[in-house]
Amino acid sequence: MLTPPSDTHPEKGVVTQLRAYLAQSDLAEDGRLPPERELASALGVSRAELRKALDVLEAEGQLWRHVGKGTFMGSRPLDTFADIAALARRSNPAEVMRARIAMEPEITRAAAFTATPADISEMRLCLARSRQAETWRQYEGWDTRLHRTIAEATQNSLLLGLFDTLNAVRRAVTWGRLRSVPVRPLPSHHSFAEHEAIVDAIEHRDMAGAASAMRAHLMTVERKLMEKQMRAAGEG
Amino acid sequence: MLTPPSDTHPEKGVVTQLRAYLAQSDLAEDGRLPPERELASALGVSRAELRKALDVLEAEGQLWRHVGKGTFMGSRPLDTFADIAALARRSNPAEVMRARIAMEPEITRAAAFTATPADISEMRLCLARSRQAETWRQYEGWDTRLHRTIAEATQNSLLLGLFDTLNAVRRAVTWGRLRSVPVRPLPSHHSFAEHEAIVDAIEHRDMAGAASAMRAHLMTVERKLMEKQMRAAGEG
DNA sequence: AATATAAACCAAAGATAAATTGGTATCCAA
DNA sequence: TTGGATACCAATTTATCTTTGGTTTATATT
Repeated sequence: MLTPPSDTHPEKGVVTQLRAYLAQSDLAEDGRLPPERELASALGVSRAELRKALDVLEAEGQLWRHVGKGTFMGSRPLDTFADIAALARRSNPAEVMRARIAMEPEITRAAAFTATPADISEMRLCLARSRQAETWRQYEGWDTRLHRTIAEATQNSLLLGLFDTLNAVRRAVTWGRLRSVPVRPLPSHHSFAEHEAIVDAIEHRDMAGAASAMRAHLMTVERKLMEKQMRAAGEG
Repeated sequence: MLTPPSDTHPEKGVVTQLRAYLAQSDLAEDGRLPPERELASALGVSRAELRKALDVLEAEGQLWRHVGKGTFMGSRPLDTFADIAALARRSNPAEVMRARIAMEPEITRAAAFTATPADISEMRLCLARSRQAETWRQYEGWDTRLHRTIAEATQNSLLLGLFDTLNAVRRAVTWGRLRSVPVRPLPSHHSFAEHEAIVDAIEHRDMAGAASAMRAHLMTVERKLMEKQMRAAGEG
């Protein structure tokens, strides 16, 4: 306790010096401040010392840092992983199904209110083509198109965009053994009747009915998927 | 009509030659076929002639092309405008509100099933802070965080990603005169009680109640927005 | 005159290399 | 032991080059 306070705690001085700098200097639009090396020499302190001061301000929540990006004023922006690939990497089939069950019934409800006759006739076309499908791959194509036509029928580009994102993640997610074998879908396939019920409800402007029909359909899909998973686990 | 048919319509021959090539050659996983310059020399025809044949197949929908990418078999993938900026450009406040009303109640329903006590206490924190907000900007911050905490509570990274996308578009969309003036929100602000009802329902694991409380809240927000629009139109 | 061919050029998209930046370890001196 | 300078690392961005479908132009060819 012999040395003067101003010298025993020089880093505090750096903190106040840094605060003054940030207060007077008008930063860029994104609040980015100069790289550590520049700032250190500009303030006439060592980089290590500057970093200590930055640590303090970061702990206070006044700024945030990221390697390769830089140091920024304000609070860290919420990391919105809107990237399809990143989403697919973090997600899994169960999450995809729960998300579909949450989103698509409400999209269907909205579509029942806004669908045009042209939309509905395209849905019917998809239904017919999916019945005639020779391969499972063809069936999947018409099934996907039916669901997207319903999303288009909402006349809401934002809902359509969200649906597309969900769909892209669904395609990108790793399904492993859950994938179906490439045999032709049987006429008794559960989806046929369920799809028809959905389109019927949309055509009758039955919003509640359309939503619940879509929900029932997706829950059946989820159940079939889980049953398949159980069988696969039993075999292995 | 003096020249033999096989010479007067050489491009038809190229089309069939191309069809044969596509049938026998097994393309890459993504259905991409070699660049035009290679393919032309491989088939022994000029690039212009090959392009005519490709035009035919493209018109038939057998393949699709894109500058810088290449030429691909099959139907063009649906252009998924997952890009935030593009979505915001095509959308508008009305669409954003309808999308929120479609999505967020179902997210809330899921959250009521999966939320942890930690999630719920964070929601309560957001509620308290939003009540203490000194400025409208601060209130918005806590309001946004409350809604995102609910989305996080679903424990579904895909649903959270979709919510983030929706939220990003909401921030990016041009609201024009609908934007609120920066005065302090009054204690009687409708959102306070509505937010509380939502969190209460989540805490009691009342899925239906949570969904309907969120729906009621968002519909109030939408109604207030439209009323404001009406007043603005009357003034102008 | 009409058409095909070759070459050159363009803009979009992808692939690769180089530079930047926050984070960390090491060595030296006070 | 502490502080400072240096070197190095991995994440990220930026710049550069290459590839690719689309277009134009000049030149043969018939």
